[in-house]
Amino acid sequence: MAIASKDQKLDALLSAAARVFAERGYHQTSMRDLARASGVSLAGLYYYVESKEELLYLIQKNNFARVIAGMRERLEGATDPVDRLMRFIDNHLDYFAAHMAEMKVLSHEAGALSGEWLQTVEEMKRTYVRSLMDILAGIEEAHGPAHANRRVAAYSLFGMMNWIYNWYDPLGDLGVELLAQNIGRIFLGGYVGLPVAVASLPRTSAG
Amino acid sequence: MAIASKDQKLDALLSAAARVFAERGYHQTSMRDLARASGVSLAGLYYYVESKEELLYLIQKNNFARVIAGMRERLEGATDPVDRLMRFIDNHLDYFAAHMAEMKVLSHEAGALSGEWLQTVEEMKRTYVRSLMDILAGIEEAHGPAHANRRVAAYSLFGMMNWIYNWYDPLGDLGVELLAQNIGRIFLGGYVGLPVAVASLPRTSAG
DNA sequence: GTTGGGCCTGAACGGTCGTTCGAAACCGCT
DNA sequence: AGCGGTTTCGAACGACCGTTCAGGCCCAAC
Repeated sequence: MAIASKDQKLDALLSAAARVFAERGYHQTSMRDLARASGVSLAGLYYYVESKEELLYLIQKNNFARVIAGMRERLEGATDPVDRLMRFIDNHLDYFAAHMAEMKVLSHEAGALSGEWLQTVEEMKRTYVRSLMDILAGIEEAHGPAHANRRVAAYSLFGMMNWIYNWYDPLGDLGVELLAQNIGRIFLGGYVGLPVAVASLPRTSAG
Repeated sequence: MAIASKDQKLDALLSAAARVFAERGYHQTSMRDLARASGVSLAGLYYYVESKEELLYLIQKNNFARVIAGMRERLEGATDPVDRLMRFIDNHLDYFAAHMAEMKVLSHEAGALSGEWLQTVEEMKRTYVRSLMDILAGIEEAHGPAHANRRVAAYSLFGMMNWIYNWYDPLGDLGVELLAQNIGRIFLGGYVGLPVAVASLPRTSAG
């Protein structure tokens, strides 16, 4: 009666772990907490994972990979630089809002990894930052010199987007679409002085 | 030979603790680490402080109080709303850049406090956020409807500013003045579509 | 019905944690 | 020299940590 495969159980474990990590923080969470939250015995956790740190690593790696994959998908075929930026923001915030716990763990526990695991995640981070910087370069090329340093702009945008785990409630009055619209407007208006019409905020019609 | 008073020694302890907390994180730091970093014995720490959590509390409270005091000072007499906002940003980033360790601890370890101590710090946070929201309201009054939700705008600005502990090096090529200018431009340009001239960025001539 | 591997567990290990406590060291004062 | 308060310390306490290990359960394969 192998209703759930090992991979599926690992996914459930990662999901439960992300929830607890997001609530209590990585270091504050004990393996006993995770055992309780996932319904497995303490020792049982080690059948799926070799250490507490690997749990954190898998959460960060898997979710970051999905963010990057989503970005590539949404950017495919889009050529207008401003459109590309809005899609980038859209993808980031959509995923963030749909996986608040995981993304809080990714944003907030960045310094808790070490060794090769840390390097892997940091390499993904570099890739992702470079993608945004390239988009910004495209915008400058199309709309003239920016009003702010490109690096500052990129990290400011990440700051706006990643900070939301401190205040945003995905189930509250403010929908993700509106949030992305607002952040997109603030950024684009300030970076190159472009007023962003609602029309230039593409929404995927399905999915 | 009481060259340093108890208060001065406590300040030095808080400073050392902030440095280690910023480096390793609050929960990852042991009292033995702090003893080593401050040159006091493990037991000696408890002469100055009643618990590890009080250390974190004092770091957060003291520095937040200084940020708020600096804000009030810089806002005094300034009536133009845009000018007030730039002063707010200026003060925040100046203090942040000059006290990176403490501010990283304040931004990153917000959830590590509990009880009355947590409530005190959160009350300061509410006060501070309200100050920014009031400034934003003033800007809207003077320059017409904003391009983004006020609450989103406020937290976006905090996101831009507080995120810097993840990437900004106060000793690097980019000075704080330029950083504040850039962030101010991005935010103001996007929030109300105002291009911010360099002239509207006041610098305190001394201090 | 026995075997064997995938899945899971209770119990324990060595280590580190925050905190405490009694006493020592040091101080200005008489 | 001797007192009283402040400051500092070594050593220990109980709790909890991440991890391990020997073994038990379950079920498909023979």
